[in-house]
Amino acid sequence: MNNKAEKRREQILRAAFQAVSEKGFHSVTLQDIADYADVSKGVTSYYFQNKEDVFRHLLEWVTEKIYKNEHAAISKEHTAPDKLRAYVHAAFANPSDNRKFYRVYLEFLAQANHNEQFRDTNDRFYENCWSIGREIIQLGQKEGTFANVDIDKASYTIRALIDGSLIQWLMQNNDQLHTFYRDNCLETLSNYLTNKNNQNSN
Amino acid sequence: MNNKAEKRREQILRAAFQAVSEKGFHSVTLQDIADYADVSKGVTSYYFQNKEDVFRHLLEWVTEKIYKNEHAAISKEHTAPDKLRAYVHAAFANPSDNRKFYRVYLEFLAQANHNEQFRDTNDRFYENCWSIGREIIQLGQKEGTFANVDIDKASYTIRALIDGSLIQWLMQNNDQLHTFYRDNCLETLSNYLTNKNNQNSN
Amino acid sequence: MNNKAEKRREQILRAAFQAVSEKGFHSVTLQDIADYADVSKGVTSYYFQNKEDVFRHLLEWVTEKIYKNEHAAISKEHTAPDKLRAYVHAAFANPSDNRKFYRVYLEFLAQANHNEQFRDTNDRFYENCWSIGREIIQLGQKEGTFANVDIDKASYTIRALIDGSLIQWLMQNNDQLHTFYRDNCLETLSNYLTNKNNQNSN
Amino acid sequence: MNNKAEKRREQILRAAFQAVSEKGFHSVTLQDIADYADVSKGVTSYYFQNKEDVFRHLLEWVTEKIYKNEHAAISKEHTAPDKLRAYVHAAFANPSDNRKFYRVYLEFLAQANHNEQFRDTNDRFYENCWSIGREIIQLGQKEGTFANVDIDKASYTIRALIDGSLIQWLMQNNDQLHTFYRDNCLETLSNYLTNKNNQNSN
DNA sequence: GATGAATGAGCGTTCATTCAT
DNA sequence: AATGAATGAACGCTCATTCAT
Repeated sequence: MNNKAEKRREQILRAAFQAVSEKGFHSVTLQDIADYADVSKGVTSYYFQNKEDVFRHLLEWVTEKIYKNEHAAISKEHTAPDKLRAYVHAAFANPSDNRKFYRVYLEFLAQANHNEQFRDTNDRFYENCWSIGREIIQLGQKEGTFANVDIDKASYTIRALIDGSLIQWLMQNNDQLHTFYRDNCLETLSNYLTNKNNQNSN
Repeated sequence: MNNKAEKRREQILRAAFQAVSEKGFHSVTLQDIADYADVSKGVTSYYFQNKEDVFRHLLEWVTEKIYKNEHAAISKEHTAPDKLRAYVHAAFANPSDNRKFYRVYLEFLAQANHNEQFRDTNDRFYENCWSIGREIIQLGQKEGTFANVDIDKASYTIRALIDGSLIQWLMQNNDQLHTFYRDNCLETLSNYLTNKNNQNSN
Repeated sequence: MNNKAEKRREQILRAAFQAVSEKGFHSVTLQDIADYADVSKGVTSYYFQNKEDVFRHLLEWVTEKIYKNEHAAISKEHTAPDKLRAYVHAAFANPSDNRKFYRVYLEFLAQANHNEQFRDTNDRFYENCWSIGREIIQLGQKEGTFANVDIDKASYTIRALIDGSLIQWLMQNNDQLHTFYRDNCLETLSNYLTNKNNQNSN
Repeated sequence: MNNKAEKRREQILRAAFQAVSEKGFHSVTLQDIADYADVSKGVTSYYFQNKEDVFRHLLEWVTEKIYKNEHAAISKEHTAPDKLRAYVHAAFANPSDNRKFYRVYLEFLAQANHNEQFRDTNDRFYENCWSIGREIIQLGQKEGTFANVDIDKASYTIRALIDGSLIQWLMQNNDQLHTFYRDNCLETLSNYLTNKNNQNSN
């Protein structure tokens, strides 16, 4: 039955996610994934064309999950500043999840330079992230709470700072800094977007 | 002579840098490095303990080079805004160099999660980057051109935005966007640091 | 099934035995073992941790086989002189088997000096050999056919002469001498143990 | 000058002997030998055709040394029993020397099965050893102190027991047993050769 | 004579992939 | 649908050998 197969595939993707997060993209063997998924070695090859196919689906699966979560978070709020806060707080979910995701995500970003499919998937993820940014900024400009920044530029900037901050945080290997980076990120973005006199001069 | 050996080692590191940039960290074989360096297979093993030792030295070599270049760039300027511009322009040197460096750097960041030595080296690189930021901000605050932001926070933020922007740029695979990202990064940081009313509220 | 795996392991050990006997311990490659076993190169690594693990098991397997064979031989006899004859004849089975075994055994003895596990296995083999000697001598002394030699000493001596003789025979590379060495060994041991006046003077 | 070259060659053989004794025949690299000899890597290749050539000369050199020493020892004595004692005591020189020699010798014996030149050299060594035995026995029979054993047989037996005993001793890795094995060897040979009633019945 | 940098053949080991069951 | 035994390609590493200096 299709549903069962889908469950198996997700079971394997979860295992692969865990495995890559703990052991690293290139150390992970199909045997590792099988072990984490508590299935036999052949199963992964049965449900995916090959190892790369697993990773391709893993990247899609994990970025989709991240996007949906972030999108859901801003949907619950109604003002632009609240949405911004919700976005940043969703992106900085918690040390454990962030570590797991960014460890894996960094490996994929690195691979994306040599793998078009990864790059395509990341492009879609970026588009999704930017669309969240745009949505927030447009609302803010309608509300008058956000400055008249270029919407595209700003949405790029938002994601760049989020990713840049979380990568820097990850490298510190210090969970205590998580709140600091989150709050600093939010504060910087708030200042950046807030309507003072800092109109974009372009 | 020691000097000759040192040259050989650098020759190999250059080759490894090129190889990793083009083929990716884990695809690179010792044979690849030898080919890029135009030497025989055994040479790399002769000058480095093993493959990991090559990469360890490569990361040190390349981050040191980046830091020195950026530090030299700000040293030529005398006002904080000029230094900031020089820093960002040095970091966004040109598409070709940025692509090469960030491709390799991303791979190391990904590996750093599973390799303490890489993490240590990156920690030193971060410290160096932050020190550049601090130097600029301190000067700006003395001059009165920069706002009274928390210096540490701001120096983290500067690097986070630079790295975040360049990684995002890299993923677009579109050299045309390089200037855009550079200018946007500089503008955002300028706004962030410039003394308007956006005093740090902490 | 476990039994099938056990068969494979023994198949590989037989192949390794043959390979070491013909090519020598250090010339033997995993490919050689695979060729002798008529399996692919990966199989040996599949059933054993590594090459050394193969040899470790090979030494255990082959010394155990030799001991069991010799022990079975003396068990069939009922008087000490008959047992002694049976022991020596079992040890000097035939040129072909002796050549194969001592070629391999010599390599292991040589390696044992640098490999504790080999030494341990050989220690167990020695204990087993000596126990055969002790059993024969004790019976002989009970029967009154064997002199009052020190049992431990004599059991060491018996094995030393058997090994010393077979090594010397092996080095001659002349099968014709096999019977001569066997008979001389038995005769010398008989004289040594037989109850004349040569009581141990210690 | 020829003499200087000869010295260099012996220096290398000594180093090789030490290296093989400590590290084992197959672990020893030309670099090891160079290190032990305190010369540079190229020297060994300069004075010997190749690695095997070193070992070939090493075996000759070391067996010759052993033979000469044993022959000198018996030459100092005048009665057969004294010569026998001298022979055994020379063969069982001391734990340290015996360990060094037999470690190396065992490796050569093992290799001899796959290397005709080693076998030839060992044949000469055996001939020399047997000639010592024959000399002693002939004298003993002339004196009437030794029984009428077959001289060839007995000389083989003597060396077989000496080698068998020392190999067994070596494997125990216990210097304390050295005297025991030596005395037991001598006693057994004495009993074997001494003129009681144990005339050889062949 | 002596050095040691450079070469490249060869081997152990890993592991994705296949396929008989 | 699932297993895991078997295969063999590929790579890191070692080291004997060569040779320019």
